[in-house]
Parts: sequence; C-alpha cells; structure tokens
Amino acid sequence: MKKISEMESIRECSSNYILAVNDTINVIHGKWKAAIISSLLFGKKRYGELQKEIPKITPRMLSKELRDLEANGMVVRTVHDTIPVTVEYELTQSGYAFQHVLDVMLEWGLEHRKSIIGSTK
Amino acid sequence: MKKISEMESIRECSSNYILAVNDTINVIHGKWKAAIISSLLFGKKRYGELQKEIPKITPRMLSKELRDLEANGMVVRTVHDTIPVTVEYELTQSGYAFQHVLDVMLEWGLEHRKSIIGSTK
DNA sequence: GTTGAAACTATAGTTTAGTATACTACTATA
DNA sequence: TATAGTAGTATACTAAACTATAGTTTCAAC
Repeated sequence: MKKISEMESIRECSSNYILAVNDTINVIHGKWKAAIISSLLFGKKRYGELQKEIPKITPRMLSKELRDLEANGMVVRTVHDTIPVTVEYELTQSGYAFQHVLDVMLEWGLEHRKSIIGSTK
Repeated sequence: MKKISEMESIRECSSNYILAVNDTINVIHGKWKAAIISSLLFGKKRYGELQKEIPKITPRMLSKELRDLEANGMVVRTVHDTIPVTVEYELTQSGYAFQHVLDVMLEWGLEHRKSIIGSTK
C-alpha cells in the first residue's frame, strides 16, 4: 500500500523522519493543547464549558490555543446566533483521529512509568 | 488483560487522561528531544556524533537535553576510559519502545497534512 | 439605567526555553 | 612547549510561552 511505502521512505532518512514527526509535535505544542483536545474528544463544547473543564487556563490562553488549533485544522468554531451569542468548538475528523496518537502516548507512558519504578527499587 | 483495563479506566476520566498523556509529552518536550531520540534510534552515538547529526544544536542544549533524557530513563550514558575519554549515549528499552509513539505521530501527521491540503483546494 | 451572561481582548509583567560565544580539563603526539 | 581531540561548562543575552488582572461588546431582562 502507498501509506506503508511513504512511511518506509521517510523512516529511512533520519532528518526527514524528524521533520515529519515535528509537524505532529507542533500541533500539540504547549501547555494546554492536549488538555483542550482531550476535553473535546468527549464531545463539542462551548468556550465557557472548556474554561470550566480546564480549571487554571486563562481566557487569553484558551482563546489563543483555540485559534491555533483552528488554524491547524484540528477544531472548527461555530457561532450560533442565540442571545447572547454562543460559540461551539468541535474537533475535525483529523482532530478526532488524533485520539489514536494520544492513546499510544498514554500506553507508552504507563509502561515507561512501570519500567522506571522497576529499575529503581 | 490488565493493560486494557488500566487504559480503559484512565480513558473514562478526562482529567486523568490528560495527566497521563502529559507524562509522555513532558518526556519529549522542547525543540531538540525528538531529534536526539530519532538519531539514537539508528544506534548508539557519541556526543560529537550527535552534534554532527543535529546540525544547529549548541553544546549547551545538547548536554542539557541529554541530561534530561537520562534523568527520565530514556537514555543511558556510558563513559569509556579511552584516551581521550569517549562517552556513548544509547536508548533504554523504553527509549527504543518510543519509536512506536513516533511512528504513530508520523502516520497521523501525514494523514493530517493530506486532509488539510484536501480541504483548501 | 443597571445588572448579567457569553465570549472574548488589552496591557503589562514574569518565567522558561533557547542562542551566542568563549572557555575548561585531560592527555597524547609533534 | 604548542596543538589537537573529546566532552563538555560558564556567562550573558534574546525570544517565546505563559500569567495576572482588568476591560469590552452585545443584547435582554429587571
């Protein structure tokens, strides 16, 4: 399949590999993006709901990170003409697909923690 | 199996999920760590070899990042009593296992790029 | 005409990350 | 005695990320 050969060819070259991986790292770069994405994996949310779910984020950071995620094609922002206006944020298809990446990170993190505890006792 | 149930229980709770995922993000946090890990995936390397393979890294950053990675159980540092002394850095088992995380990132990144190109044409 | 809700923005400051450039310690060989 | 190789450290700086706190807009209900 094409996907396999594309990955294979990138994996052969250390510098291309790093560039492609960094593309992904940049999308979740920073202190808050993983939290926002994780929160949105449980369903679309309004600005105020995100603020409540991510307790210590400032409004400035929340709106900046949401703008970044929107610019990167991770979330879509929808304004509803209710009174007062409400805004909903939802993951794109790519955004939802990112759960697989987070799950693999989670799994590795759990194993890694075990291996560290095992090696220091 | 235990691993499944552990993951399932973490995935049920948004805040625990974020905490566990952040453990992993912190390990590769910063501009250079993914590059160092990627380079070491191709085999153990000496300090000077890493410096050549990662062209723009300063010696200060390289030694800082290597210290971080060592402290996090990602690499082991071995001093050989050659003349002059040589130092080798090698990934731990966890470090090598991290390739799976990077591969999933790579794969998602390639798909994501396609979906962005597809949506703007 | 004041209050309140929603979704932010503005300004200023602190903290952390990263860069630039020079220097050190050790020892072997010329 | 000077030079070179290896693996760094030291000092000072700039830039990016993040925080704190207050203010803005819009419209409706009281």
